[in-house]
Amino acid sequence: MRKLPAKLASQLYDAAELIAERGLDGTKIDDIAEVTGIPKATIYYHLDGKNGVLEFLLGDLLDLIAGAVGVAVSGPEDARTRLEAAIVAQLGVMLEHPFLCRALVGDLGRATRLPELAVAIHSTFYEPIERLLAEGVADGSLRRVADPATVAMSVFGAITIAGLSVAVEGPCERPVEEATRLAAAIGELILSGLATHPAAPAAPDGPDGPDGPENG
Amino acid sequence: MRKLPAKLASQLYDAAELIAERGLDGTKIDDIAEVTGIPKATIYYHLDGKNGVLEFLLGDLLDLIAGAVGVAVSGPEDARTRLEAAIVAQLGVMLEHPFLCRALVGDLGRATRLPELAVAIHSTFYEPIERLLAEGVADGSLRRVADPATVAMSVFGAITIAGLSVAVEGPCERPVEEATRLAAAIGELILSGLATHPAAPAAPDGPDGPDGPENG
DNA sequence: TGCTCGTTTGTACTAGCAGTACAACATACG
DNA sequence: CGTATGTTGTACTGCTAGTACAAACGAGCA
Repeated sequence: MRKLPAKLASQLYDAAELIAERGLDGTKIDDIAEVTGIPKATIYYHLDGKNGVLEFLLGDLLDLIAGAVGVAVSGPEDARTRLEAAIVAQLGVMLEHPFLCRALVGDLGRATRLPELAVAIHSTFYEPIERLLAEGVADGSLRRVADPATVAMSVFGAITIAGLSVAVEGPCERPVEEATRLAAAIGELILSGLATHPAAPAAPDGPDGPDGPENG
Repeated sequence: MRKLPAKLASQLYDAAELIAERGLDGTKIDDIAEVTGIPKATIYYHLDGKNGVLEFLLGDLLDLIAGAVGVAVSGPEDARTRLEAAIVAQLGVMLEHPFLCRALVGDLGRATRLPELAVAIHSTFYEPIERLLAEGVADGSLRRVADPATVAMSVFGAITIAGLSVAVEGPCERPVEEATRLAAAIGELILSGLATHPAAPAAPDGPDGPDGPENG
């Protein structure tokens, strides 16, 4: 996709709310033209139809999230602290762009069917978490888990669904504070878990014997 | 419209793969008619168009999940154990119906815009978890968290996204075993968390002080 | 047999929208 | 001025969801 002039880009954002509300199918190209003020012919001149509009909008959201998360992830702190920062970062961007988020959920199927976006979604959401998990094991701030890929996916899900569900409810006035609040709850869950007793990793109720793994 | 003859219902399932693959928009009514063997006129006689097909299919999936989770949740064990069982149950059904799951993700926006389905999604996925969390606090098997609603949403996200992402990858041969494997990883995450040190809820290493974070 | 009613189906049609074609117009830059 | 690049209105095509409707089917019944 070519480089869209900045002015058009900013106008296009006005379509996000429409798409969020009705879905891409429920949104006519003529409606998009009307709310954005960009004539239909101009839209088609720059973008590849309706899908192009969605691709542009979501690509931008993904860039934003990837940027914020990237900063959070690459700090000097230990992996656990950076994981917490990444959660705040992702939620912060999501809550600042509720309409884009809603559009993303609403047309997730289509998004994953747009090859570029599918890759972007993966590298934006999933990869940083997976990397952090590995680094946390290395620096000792996170536990080693049996199935890191599944855990990374679940962590991604925990963050994203929580953010999405808040975004879907509508825009909030103080996205940063709300994101911090959400992140605290999610961080608590992900880091400390829900069980009252310490997880019993070396308890003699399993067949693997009382020796247990070398859990620090 | 929910009273579809059994034969037609079973034929309709053949449309799930198509819809999963291409999305509902990418699927023509004539295609559905062809793969299911149900003539277009008959589809329209019973169902309310394309949305009706999706509604029927997803409603069924949701019923299945709700049933399995309901059984798991209402056992005699403590809440923590039932939570683990619920995870297995939900993932089990999801992995047994990968096409329906893919259709659900793909047309999530439309699904949430179909009123009956939106309610069903909420009561199928979210409510049982929220209830379990409260019961766990009551019976002492789960920790009390500061923000139960957000935590419930995140737990829901952790389970669902993991299941969905596996389902999206395609059908697997041993859904039950795969579900058990996934559930183990997710249960470990949700119950025990990722941190190496015990979570330090009252430890003075945080900037928020030891006053106690419950009052917001 | 012939009648009735709900269901099933083929076929032809309508309406609406995505996307295209293209010519006219604007703007920038030399 | 002239050329290039972008912008826009308008008219058009093609496709598909959904509708209309008549014909056919089949079970229950007298």
